[in-house]
Amino acid sequence: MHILIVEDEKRLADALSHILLEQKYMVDVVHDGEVGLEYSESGIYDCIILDVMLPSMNGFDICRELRRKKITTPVLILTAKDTISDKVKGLDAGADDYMTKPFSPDELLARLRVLTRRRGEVILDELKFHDITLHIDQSKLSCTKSNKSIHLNFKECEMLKMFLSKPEVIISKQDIITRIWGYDSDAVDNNVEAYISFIRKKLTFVESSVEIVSTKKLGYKISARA
Amino acid sequence: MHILIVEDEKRLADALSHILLEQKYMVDVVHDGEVGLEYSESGIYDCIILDVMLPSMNGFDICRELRRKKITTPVLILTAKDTISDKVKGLDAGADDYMTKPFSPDELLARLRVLTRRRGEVILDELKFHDITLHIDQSKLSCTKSNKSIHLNFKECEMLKMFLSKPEVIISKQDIITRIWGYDSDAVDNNVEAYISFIRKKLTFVESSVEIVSTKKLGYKISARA
DNA sequence: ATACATATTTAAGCATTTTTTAAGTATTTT
DNA sequence: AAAATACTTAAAAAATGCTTAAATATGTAT
Repeated sequence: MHILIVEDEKRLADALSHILLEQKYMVDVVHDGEVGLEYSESGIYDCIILDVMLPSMNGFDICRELRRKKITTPVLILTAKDTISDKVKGLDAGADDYMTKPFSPDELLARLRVLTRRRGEVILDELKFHDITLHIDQSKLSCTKSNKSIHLNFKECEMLKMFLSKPEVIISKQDIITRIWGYDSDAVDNNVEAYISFIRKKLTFVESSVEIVSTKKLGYKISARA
Repeated sequence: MHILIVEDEKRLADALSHILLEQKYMVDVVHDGEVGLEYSESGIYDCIILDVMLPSMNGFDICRELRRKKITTPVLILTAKDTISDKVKGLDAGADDYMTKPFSPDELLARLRVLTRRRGEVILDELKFHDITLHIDQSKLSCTKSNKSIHLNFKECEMLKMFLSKPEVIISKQDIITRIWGYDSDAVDNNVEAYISFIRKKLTFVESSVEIVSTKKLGYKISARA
């Protein structure tokens, strides 16, 4: 489960991510509204926790914009304002739930469980690209051409998922680190390089025509050989 | 079957849970309205018994809130008020049934049977998968290949039931904890691991070709050896 | 109430897999 | 050619999972 927190109060954001990390969620944090929207649009999250008051773009607008773009990731709005009109505003904007500060960790976790469970079933558990299929639910990569398949470990799977959800798009090492190791990790580029190497070996093993191409200084993309 | 009782009169709550426990239901009791809502939202219950008069949030509101959140767990409203207007209010709020105090245990059980059956799922007393059969009503596991059978205790049985109702699907430890130990339990992963180990031993004892496979970080699934 | 049986939890040690690290090699850019 | 960047790999470290025995808890029968 991957949660995005869009919250500019650093102390609160820290507390939130701690609570979630303890429960084995993967957590990304951003402190700015527009950046939050950008991350949200990636569609990779299982839930987005949005503060209302944010620099550059408020939570309601982020939510509305997401829904306009048909991104249905569950949104939990987080705010100090607990007036009825604000609740209505949040739900009208397309939020799925609403929580007022201060809140208890347990309440947060309960609401999150509700939001993510509902989706749990809908979330696709396969990603296809040319001759390969990534079976997310089983951490397995298979290739139609050779009929071979191979097990991926957690990080390999997450990384391949990133590439396959944006085929042919270059993704930077830093983005990969942020998403898979977490925004405050001290992973270095070589960590990514090592995993890219592992994944390439497995792509070769299943005899796929799909490859991970690197572009110096920019990053990697997934693409199919001619 | 897992029932949630939201009732602040401790004597009544106690009596209710006794009646239900005797019938082998799993029972959780909470005494406060908001807490009741939180528990209800977990979605793990097969039925929720709601008192109307409660601290912090009344039964009608809990019910309405649940329905707003698309949680369809059957709700049985329990109250001393037996006026027509209250009945209407309860059903309007999305309750499935309504019972006035005092009531007989038998009536309660009858209504509960109706509510828990209605959910479409046929209540099975056997689950089969390849060469094994789980006799739920007898807490017994048998294997056609060897003709051996062995008794399972409650948690082993519940856990195997989970796997057999979703064959080949990976189920996370957290889901197992939530369903078997309860939503607010403090069971840890190792509890699940221990039971998995017990079940595996019994599968081996009956000489089944069925096995429980683990996938790191994701969970377990049941599957048949080639 | 007591003893007995069964079920559940806990904790420790071991096994396995995943992840990190780091060093050497290869490739591209300047 | 030098410098920077990327690749691969072995092996060390860390995390995760497995198993078991012992400790608790719960239920049942005397």
